[in-house]
Amino acid sequence: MSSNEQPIPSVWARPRREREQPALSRDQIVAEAVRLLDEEGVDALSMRRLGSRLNAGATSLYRHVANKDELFELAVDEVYGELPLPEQAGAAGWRAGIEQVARSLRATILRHPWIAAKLGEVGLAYLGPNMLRQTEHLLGIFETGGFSPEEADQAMNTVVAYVLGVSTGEAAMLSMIARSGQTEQEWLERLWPAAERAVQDYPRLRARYAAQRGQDARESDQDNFEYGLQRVLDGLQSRLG
Amino acid sequence: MSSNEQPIPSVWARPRREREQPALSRDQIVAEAVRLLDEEGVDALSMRRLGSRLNAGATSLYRHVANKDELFELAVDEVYGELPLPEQAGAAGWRAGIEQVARSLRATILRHPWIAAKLGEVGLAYLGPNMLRQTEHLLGIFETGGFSPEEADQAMNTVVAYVLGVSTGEAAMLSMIARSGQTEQEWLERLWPAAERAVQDYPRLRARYAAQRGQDARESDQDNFEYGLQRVLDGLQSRLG
DNA sequence: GCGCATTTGCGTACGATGTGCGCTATGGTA
DNA sequence: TACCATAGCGCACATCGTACGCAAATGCGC
Repeated sequence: MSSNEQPIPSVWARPRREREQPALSRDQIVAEAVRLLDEEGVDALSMRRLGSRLNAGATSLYRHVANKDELFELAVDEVYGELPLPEQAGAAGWRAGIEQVARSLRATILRHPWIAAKLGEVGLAYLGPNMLRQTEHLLGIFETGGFSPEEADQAMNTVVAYVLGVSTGEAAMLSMIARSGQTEQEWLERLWPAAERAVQDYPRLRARYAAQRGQDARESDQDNFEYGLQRVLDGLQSRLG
Repeated sequence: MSSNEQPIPSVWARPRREREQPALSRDQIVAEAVRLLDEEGVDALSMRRLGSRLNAGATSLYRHVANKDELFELAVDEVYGELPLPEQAGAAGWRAGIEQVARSLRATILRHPWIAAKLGEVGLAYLGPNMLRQTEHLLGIFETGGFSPEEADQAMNTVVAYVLGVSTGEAAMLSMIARSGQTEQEWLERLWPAAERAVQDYPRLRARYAAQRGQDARESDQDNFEYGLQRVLDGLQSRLG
């Protein structure tokens, strides 16, 4: 009985896991994290779950990412990378350019609702390259539109704050619905009675809820967004006249 | 050796914890939660820690609060309760009234920075009484200012989105500084070199950072907030003809 | 081709977390 | 006095982030 013939604790029985996958890379980890977050929400992202989606152990990820917070920073910037950089419009077109950026920023947040919560935790302290690129570009649009560098900065902050504020509210709603596992219709219908009861003592809120009953929520969100965006841009435009 | 003289496992050694404190109440729990959150940030709130601050076990809290999320809902509404309800201004004064609400909303968020993260998670789905009261009041200001009920709703959403957007960014920064255990000065000085390196390839961002160097951050945050607020209100005012 | 140094993956383990369950004591009511 | 609803709590469980150290794999200088 040489050790070669021992079937159990032998070289041949040893795991022999060669690296089939071309290993693990930071980009791959971040991309999979974004996918997981989109599919299952922010609470579903644990290092173990992410690891097993990549056929890897949980702690393997730490070779490429310092910790979970850093992973989120990277994921946020990855999403920022989806934003198109609209071509620099001429002086007449600053407003159209900003509108376009505002709309695609909102759309991106709604496509990845978890990002709202993360931006709420970290704000603008992220220094990710995609975010910086986008910021630089926005400043450029305002400056070529006629704003001084200082005011371009303030104008940009105003628009971005507005868009993030609106989109955060919408995204939070989407996240809650997704977490509930129901359709948007079901969820709204389950919440509605409680909401109506809660606003009973407030005439204006009652009227508001009554008016919204049966309306398509997504459509009126969109309308509200556009209304506010136009007001913000009106206010900025009047500074140029 | 009668069992009376046994000092260890006897009736007298038994804990004998009478209820000195008038027990535990939901209000008390929420108030202490807000205090803990203010002092130590959102990560420091665990049911065990909150319990021990109230001389109670962790699971005792569950008699008064369904779960941790509900506790946060209550805490958020508790903070909303701090907002003053400004007296309803006349038709000429809608703008001043909104300004006042906007400023106190921002101030409240900065006093309780953790609330920004929570609002980012839940948005406007909170139906807390204080939040409802405040919303009703805001709608009233816009309506008496001359906005139709529908447009008052949109106008309010716009202002609130802007204020939340700005304040969320500021609050996130404050939370990060607090978590780092450093003073704001120290923290900024530690971050600055990395930031300057990151923006090197972007001329406008580089100029912006250069201009901000040495400025008082809180003061320029305040200026930015006021700038944007005035633009938003300008845009709304122009709708009144 | 070979030997060594560095990098990568992972098994194990630790402390902390949210919370379900069932026991016990308390205080009010009949 | 007997009873019962309720508040508080100890215990337990599953899950989490992540520190540590070993083993395989890879890259590098010869």
